[in-house]
Amino acid sequence: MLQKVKEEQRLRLACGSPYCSSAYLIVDSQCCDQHDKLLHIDAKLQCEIPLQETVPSLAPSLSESHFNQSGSFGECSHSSDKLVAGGSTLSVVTTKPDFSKLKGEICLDNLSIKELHETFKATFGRETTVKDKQWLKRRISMGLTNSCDVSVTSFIIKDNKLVKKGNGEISNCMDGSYAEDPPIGNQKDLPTSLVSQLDYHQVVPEKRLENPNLDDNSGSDDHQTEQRAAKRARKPTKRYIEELSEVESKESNGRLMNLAKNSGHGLISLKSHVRLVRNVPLGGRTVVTRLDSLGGYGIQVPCVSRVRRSRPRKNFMALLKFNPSGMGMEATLVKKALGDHSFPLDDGKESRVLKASSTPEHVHHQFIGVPEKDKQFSVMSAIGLGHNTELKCINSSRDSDDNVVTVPTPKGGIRRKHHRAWTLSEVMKLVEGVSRYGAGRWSEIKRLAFASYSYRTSVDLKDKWRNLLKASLAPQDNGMNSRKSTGAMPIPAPILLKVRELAEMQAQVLPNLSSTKIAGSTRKNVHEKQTGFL
DNA sequence: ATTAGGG
DNA sequence: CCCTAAT
Repeated sequence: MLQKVKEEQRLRLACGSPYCSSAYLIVDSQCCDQHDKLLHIDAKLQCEIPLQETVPSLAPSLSESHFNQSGSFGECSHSSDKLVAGGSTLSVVTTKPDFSKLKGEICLDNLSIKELHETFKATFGRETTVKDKQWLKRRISMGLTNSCDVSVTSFIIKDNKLVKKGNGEISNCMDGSYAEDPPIGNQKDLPTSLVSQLDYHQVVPEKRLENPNLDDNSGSDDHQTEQRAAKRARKPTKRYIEELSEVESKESNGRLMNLAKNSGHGLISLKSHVRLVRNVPLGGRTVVTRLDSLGGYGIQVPCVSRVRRSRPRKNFMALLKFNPSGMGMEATLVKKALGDHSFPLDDGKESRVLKASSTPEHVHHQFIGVPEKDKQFSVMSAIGLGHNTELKCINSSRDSDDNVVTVPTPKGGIRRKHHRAWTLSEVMKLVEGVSRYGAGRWSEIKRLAFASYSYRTSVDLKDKWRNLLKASLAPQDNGMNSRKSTGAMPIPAPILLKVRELAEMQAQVLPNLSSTKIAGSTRKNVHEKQTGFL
């Protein structure tokens, strides 16, 4: 019975979500299985509205097709009517004004490169040195929308138009739902999915591999290159390559990244035209290049093979269990590749690293959570039945990806090592999750909204929400000052606003369980609260 | 196992 | 983030 109350509450919350426009709110809880669909439509509407403003002629066909595609409203056809009706009115449907505004600000405005960098950092949680505005914008929009196709169609093909929203292209259309729309005026005969690679890689010089100091190369010759950028594509910086391959492997569910895991074994299984070639390393690093045969040319494109995302842990354990010696060999290989150096522990916390006995159990513990990226070598000296008893676990300074870097504690537990900055898209996901499922249902949110982020435990979500709440209540201070001090971009005001709204309505709804159960007036109350804030 | 709250 | 108590 308590269960039932809870569930009812949940439904109420879900339907009372601010993402529902007032029109949607009429949908009663029995239709809640439709609710998700409604939300999706909602999201699409977000995208269409701006289009209607800029490209009126396109809008009808677009929205039409979308409704058709998403179809299958089944029994709840009446609600779909409401949706369409609502769709014609801007004021009614714009249920996520904050987010769309945010997107507009971040993606469309003519931000300076510096600003783009900041946005980039906020989005991906790390710095970039790439100076190419276009690239930055594309990457940021991908990060914000968690979609890669978007960029390919909108940014690359229409690259002349993307800069200005006045030109009527992409504008707010950052939503992945448009990825499949036939690109207008696509004159290239290449598959669109490949254009992005060509764009940057076509002219990749062989020289690429000779140059040892790639890292911030972009800084120095960017000026010149940017000048003639129109004519000739710039050679990708190492950073670009890294980030590109990261996004690729992040966004595409195994599209072409079926890379073998683990540093030593960069074996790749390939699809169609793309072939990976292993080159011998520069400066101790293993460089994997991808041989693209596009348009008949065989172009070697350096890339960083990315490891499959998400929890290798179990497999890892299993692997170790069943074939420990294999691991030993691999570790040896890596060790050899690194020139048998032993690395200094870089952090005070490192002192917690075990001086482990050679018990296999301990070895296993050591492996837990060690990132298996080929660029970041985790060196285990003496794994396989060796005589060395001292294990060292090295994590390279920058941990990206979801391989959670953990450090074994003396007590046998493991603790995550670094803070992983929350990216903007993560925050947005969190907020959306809370609005759907309600604050407190962290495991639900984690399962449904954060399925792709294997790090971020439900506890993390909870903590972050707590922080967001705190931030939303605190006075919004001057952006520049805090940005300088924090380093991380402050949570955009609209999001904080949303957080506060959510918090407030949940505070209203949750506490009085008994009263919510009784009345039919409850919904009305919720509704009023809702519209009051929207 | 999940959640809330303090550290 | 981590840890712990409570459910």
